[in-house]
Order: sequence, then C-alpha cells, then structure tokens
Amino acid sequence: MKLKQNINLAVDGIIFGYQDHQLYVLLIKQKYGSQKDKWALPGGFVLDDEKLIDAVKREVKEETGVKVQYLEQLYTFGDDIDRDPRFRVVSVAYFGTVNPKHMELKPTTDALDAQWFSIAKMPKLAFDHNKIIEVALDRLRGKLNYQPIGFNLLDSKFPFSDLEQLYMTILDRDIDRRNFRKKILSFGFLEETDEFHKAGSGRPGKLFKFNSKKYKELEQEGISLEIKFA
Amino acid sequence: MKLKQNINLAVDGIIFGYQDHQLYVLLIKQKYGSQKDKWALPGGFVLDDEKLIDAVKREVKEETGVKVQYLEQLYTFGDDIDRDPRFRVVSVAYFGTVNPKHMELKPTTDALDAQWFSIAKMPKLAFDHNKIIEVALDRLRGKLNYQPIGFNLLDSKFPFSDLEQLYMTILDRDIDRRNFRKKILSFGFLEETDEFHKAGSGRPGKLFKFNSKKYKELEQEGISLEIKFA
DNA sequence: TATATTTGTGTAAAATATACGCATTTGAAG
DNA sequence: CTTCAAATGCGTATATTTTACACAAATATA
Repeated sequence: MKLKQNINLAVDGIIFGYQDHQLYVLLIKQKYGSQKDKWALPGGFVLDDEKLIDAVKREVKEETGVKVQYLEQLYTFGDDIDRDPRFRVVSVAYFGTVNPKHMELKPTTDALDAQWFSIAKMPKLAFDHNKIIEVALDRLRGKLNYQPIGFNLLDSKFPFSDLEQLYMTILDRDIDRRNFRKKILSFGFLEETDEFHKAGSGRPGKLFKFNSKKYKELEQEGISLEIKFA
Repeated sequence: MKLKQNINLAVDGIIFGYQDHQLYVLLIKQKYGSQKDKWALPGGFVLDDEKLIDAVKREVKEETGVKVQYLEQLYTFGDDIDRDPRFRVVSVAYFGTVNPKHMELKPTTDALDAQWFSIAKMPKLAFDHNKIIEVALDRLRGKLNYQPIGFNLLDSKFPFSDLEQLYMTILDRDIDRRNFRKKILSFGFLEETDEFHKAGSGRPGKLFKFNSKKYKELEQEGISLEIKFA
C-alpha cells in the first residue's frame, strides 16, 4: 500500500476555570502564521512518540504555565482542509478543568501572551476556535447533569452556595437552593468538614469536600447520579 | 517551525445492524500486515482532500458494500504508538447504524471477506478493535436513553414489540411492555400507520413510524427525551 | 437590640415512574 | 364452531421523585 499523506496531527486544549461566579477559558495569542495576533486555544503538533493527552498537557504547560487537573478527549476537528496552505491539519481537541488555586499564569519564555477569558465576553478567535469552545461548553453543561465534574472547578473545600452558583452560572438558569442541596447530599459523595465559610454577612455555611473514593464506589455500583433541579 | 511528523491518519467504522433480536457489528478480514487473516473493523487511511466522515463512508462501502445510514464521531485512538513499525497510526473511530434493509453485503472486488458478527459472539479481533467496539457499545447504550437512535436499526415501519425487543437486547435488561409503550408514545415523535404486523400468533400489532420532522421540532423546543423504564 | 442576610431543615403538592389487571384480536387445536 | 394460547392495547392504583415554599438558626451591621 502506497501512502504519502500530507496531514499533520495537532491537539487543542479547551481549559476551563471558574472564579468570582464566572466561567473562564484559557487562551493564547497566536505568534505566527496567517492568524498572527489573534487569540486562540492553546495547542500544537503532536510529537511522534507522545500520547495525545500528553501532548495537550505539554502544550498547555509550555504556552500558559498552567497545569491541568482534569482532561478528557472532546472531538477531532479535521474538515477545515484548507486552514493551512502548507498541509492539512487535523486537531484532536481535549477539554479540561483547572481549580482556582492553579489558575495562575506562570510566565515562562513561551508564555507571555496567555490569558483567561470569561465565557461571557469571548472575542473572535483564530480558526474555528469559537465553534470548538461551543462544543466544549455543550459537553461541560451535559456532564454537569450526570457527573461530578463541577467539583474540579472549585477549591477542594467549598460551601454549598459556591456549588450552586457554579451550576447556575454554567447552566445559565435558576436553581432552588434547598432542593439542590438535598439532591446533591442524597448521592452521598460529599463529606462535611468542620470548617465554615466566612461570608460577608448571614449565617456561615459549612464547608464540604468531594470524596472521590466514595464516588468511585457509587459509580461501580452503577448508581444513577443524574442531577435535576428546579 | 520545523515539522516532519511520522504519523498517519486513519478512520475506523463501528457499524451496527440489528436482525432477529440480535445486535450485529460489521467486520472485515485483514488482507495484509502483521494481523493478516484476523477480523477487524472496516477502515483505512484518510485521503488528503477528504473529510473524515467521508473517509469512513468510502472505506465501509469499498470494503463491505454497505451504505451507512447514520454516522457520528466516536473517539480518536492514537496512543498505541507501536502498532505499525513503519509509522504511527492515529485513528478516528466513527460509530454508525444500518437498517435491516441495507445490511446486505454486496461483494465487490474488494469485499470478499466482510461479515456481520453478533455482539454476543465476538471473536478476538485485530489491534485494539475489541476495546473500540466496547466503547461504541457504551455510546450506543447511552444514546438509547436520550436520543431516538434505535429507530435507525429498525425498518421504517415497525411494531412496538420490535422496538421493545431492540431496547431489551441492547440494554440487556427487562422492560415493561406497557410502560415502555406509554413513555415512547408520550414523546409524540411516533406516527401510527394503518398497517399491521403479521405475527405468528396473537393479536397483530399496529405498525408505527418515526417522524423525524416532529422529532426535530421537539428537540428545538428543548424538550427532554429521556427514556426510562421498569 | 433590631434588622437584613444567608444557611439549614422540613413538609405538602405535583409530576413521574412502576407494577400489574384485564379486555381485545388473532392463529391454532380440538 | 368453540376453546385456548399468545400477543396487543388500554387503564388504574401505588410508589417514588421533583418542585415549591415556609420557617427557624446563625451571623454582620446599623
């Protein structure tokens, strides 16, 4: 079989962070090419002996200094055949999360132009990256309803009000505080701590933490973790 | 930026069919290479100017003669770096369905060794293809619960008992016939016909058909199509 | 001390899921 | 033709889950 493909394989990372009731995504400024100076998703070409997910970790780290906590494959975009005149680029997109403690951008030589952008105020990005972010957002919203992915976006200890706010922000709708709490607690994968949240005013809320061991047990047992709320 | 990647891009198709209360997947016998004579998923390398999904359609057609009705991207497998000694292969897997009318294998020159294998009796396949089929099955089972994908595996007109059986076969559990019927009908995307199913014995069942226009409307309105049953 | 604010718990009503009874329509057996 | 078994179609009672919302408790501030 003859084969001389002119296709290059890349990865892109759609990395979400959450702070001050806002969902953010990590972007870098393009340094070369036709889309120079436009903002784009971090990413780059895969090395020959490197797993796809490792390529994403490496590129994100190199370009922004951020170490990603959670990462999963999102979709492979490969139909924009004429994006680069030199060769066709097929890109495997990964979507991931970073908790608030690790959102800091460490400026290495290669990371001068990295920034967190609020989803609410997204600029026009290079290539089809706006579209890719929409796909990632859909996935994030979907996952929120049946997997405990929201906890990855919060500090390890958090009050219920923060979790509530996170769900409301990302899903863009109202949630009844009391029913939400009951439902989440009923799953049994949250653990009380003896610490309290120091709010500006009002009764301080107990801090909870996610017990991933317990969650894995529940998952094994095949228990439905579907989250619905008014 | 220098770049001389030694990676080739392929696609694989996990094509499901359903007949006689059994779920089938389409396989071909490997003709070359280290895995010669083993059964494998249909697929092959992507042409430079061809969309990924078109590559799947083409390969499946070439290798088996089957025209796929429904196709969606499943996952990109690229971490088995040493699978081929000549170069690394990264493969984008698509999962699809064929209805019973189109399951016939047309023997073209290239399609002598294609066959439908029952999921219940799957042989050991080439590469990691057994694993890929498991991923596809998980997706199929998942989709069955919130999307009307089952209809793609049946004739356009079908009795309720067939739909029931399909769900029971794929999900591998019992379903209450009466509650299932009520639930599915309540969505409103099924249309009665005036034809009847000629069963061996017992009261003949009315044939229904899937109204995809109606379904799209419901989808637009954002109505939940979650299917649960006892 | 009074008031606003946020948290924590409970409870009743509404909606949905589950279990299952039974009449209806057919083919086949007697 | 009658009877029986098998599959379909429709209905209803019960259990479970979701939704709406009342109210007490704990804290900051005026």
